[in-house]
Amino acid sequence: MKYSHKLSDAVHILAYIDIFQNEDFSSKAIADSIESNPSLIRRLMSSLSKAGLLITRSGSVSPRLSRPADQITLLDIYLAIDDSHELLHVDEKTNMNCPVGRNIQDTLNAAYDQVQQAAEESMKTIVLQDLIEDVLIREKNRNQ
Amino acid sequence: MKYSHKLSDAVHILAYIDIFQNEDFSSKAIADSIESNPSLIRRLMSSLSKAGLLITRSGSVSPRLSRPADQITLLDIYLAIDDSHELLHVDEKTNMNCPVGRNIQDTLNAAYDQVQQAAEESMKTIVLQDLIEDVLIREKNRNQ
DNA sequence: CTAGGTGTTACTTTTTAAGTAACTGTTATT
DNA sequence: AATAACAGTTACTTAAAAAGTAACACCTAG
Repeated sequence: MKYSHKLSDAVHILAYIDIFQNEDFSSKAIADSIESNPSLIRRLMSSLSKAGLLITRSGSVSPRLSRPADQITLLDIYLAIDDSHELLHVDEKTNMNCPVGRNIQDTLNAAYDQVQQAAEESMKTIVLQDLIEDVLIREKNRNQ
Repeated sequence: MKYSHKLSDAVHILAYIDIFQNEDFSSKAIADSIESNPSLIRRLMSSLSKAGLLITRSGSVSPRLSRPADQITLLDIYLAIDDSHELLHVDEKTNMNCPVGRNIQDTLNAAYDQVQQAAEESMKTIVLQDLIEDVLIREKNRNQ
């Protein structure tokens, strides 16, 4: 998942919606906070909504979390916006005429699965509520 | 680290060298097994060598592991070929005029560090020797 | 001394993801 | 009902990243 910051933006959206209760939640306003563009925000929100994390209405500016922020984990968000679910990637083009080339893919897939599991377990322990509180604490510290 | 398979290729190289003792270890021969090209192999081998995992000689076809395969972990290899050491990535362009935008980066970096730690701990438990044995077992099963 | 290899750098191509635009259909408001 | 604004979606463009390739200086073994 090199270079992609979709997960970061998705967390940003959810945190934004939870923090600024009853403010402007148009895709335009959120895009402004992320310094991105509304269309991209709408796509991410669509993924979050399909994954059941966000409740939206089609022509209406009224997104809200589908459940309390302490019941949404980083893993939930990751699974919502990433469809490969692979942090590491096997080289799918190896020489099948070589004993190593024709077996290494399966070997590595098994190994990478294990690493993936560990990463996902860790994501599961990180809750949106914690992230939001961390943002608020950092903001408070700035103002002192 | 989407799409990148440098780690996979690096493991492939090391496994290849350990399995085929005293055979042709020219970058051309190894490239043939990976179905890649010699220059790329030489670059990866250079990284592995700089990280102290591989011993090479400049004009000579004589690469060998610097220590036994059971003393080389997947983490060693990962650290050797990846210099960002980040499986997840923060969006570095957020709006500093927004309370969320100006703090979320630090918040996410801390969270991602935790996930990275978990992934690396898992990589540490996977040893090159295990991967090689797995390849050989798979090959043996094919021939039955 | 020469043929063939390594190590390295620069460059090109391919792939991926972000960014953008456009359009349909829904909602809220008057 | 009309309309203005927005969500949801698709298609397309641009930018970024990684793989692939070529070239070359230097080293080594025969």
